[in-house]
Amino acid sequence: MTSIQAKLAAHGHRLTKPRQAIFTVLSHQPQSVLEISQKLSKKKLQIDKVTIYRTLDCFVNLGLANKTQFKDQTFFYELADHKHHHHVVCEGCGKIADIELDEAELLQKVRKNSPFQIKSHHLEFFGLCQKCH
Amino acid sequence: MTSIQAKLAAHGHRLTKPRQAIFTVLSHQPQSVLEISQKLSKKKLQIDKVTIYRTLDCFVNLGLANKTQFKDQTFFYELADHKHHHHVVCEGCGKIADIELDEAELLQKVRKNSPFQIKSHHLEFFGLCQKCH
DNA sequence: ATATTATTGCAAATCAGTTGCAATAAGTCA
DNA sequence: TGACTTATTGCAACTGATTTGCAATAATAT
Repeated sequence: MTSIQAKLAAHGHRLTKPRQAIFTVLSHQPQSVLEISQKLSKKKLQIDKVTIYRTLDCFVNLGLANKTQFKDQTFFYELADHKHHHHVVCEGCGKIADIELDEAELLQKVRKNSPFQIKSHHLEFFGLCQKCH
Repeated sequence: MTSIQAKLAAHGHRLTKPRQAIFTVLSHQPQSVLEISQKLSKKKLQIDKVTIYRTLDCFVNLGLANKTQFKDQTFFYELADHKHHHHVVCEGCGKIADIELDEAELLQKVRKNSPFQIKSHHLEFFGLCQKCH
């Protein structure tokens, strides 16, 4: 609580009930706003989806959450990890797993070959999990 | 013409004027449906956006085009390349450049570390082009 | 406690993409 | 060539995800 409290305060933002609730529901699994909303409902915490969107946006700006995208037009949010990582999405059942990867080499290569100053990248994998395979 | 014609025919599809027109407008630069539509308008070829969507879908299925996504909810289409490649998007001006990359190692690592059977991946870079930098 | 102002929730809008269906036009075959 | 079959088109209307405007509400500072 305190850490999120502090980060919010540092940016002139307030720690509200909806924000606390949404924070508790976040996990290291990327989740859509719909999924987050459903989790909240199960906990008898009814929060408008607009508030969820705005709160997640705020969390992303403060570095508390990450926003990802897979193959559709839906954004997914997860707790910001200490560790930079990527995901594999099962195209059978939708299951998502983390992939840790040392990309230093890769980035070095890219930086060497591109005239762009590279700031960030998106990398996601798709396939079949053990069950679906 | 003949190659697209042949591919279409092989799948029981027809080569129509809209399809020819859309094909001529595709390039190796990823373009949104809106951009494609505007290019067509400039050439006095008015084609409904629904037709553009369906045609691009068809092209993607036949391996004539690729569908990509960057940071928003919009899909981008480009001519299917002989060469598998990725992109860098300039966050200043939107310019997109290709990045060629030997990912064999990377994929090998991932395959070794993940229990998933990996079928495909998305990899895009973001940064600033020379002008915007 | 009060004032200030960030935040919430509702309704309505927007944006990208999809679906249903009747009208049209490729390709086929006599 | 001309009739026929059926893929394809275009319109209208719809969906799903996200955003915006605004008045009501609730955190924080004084």
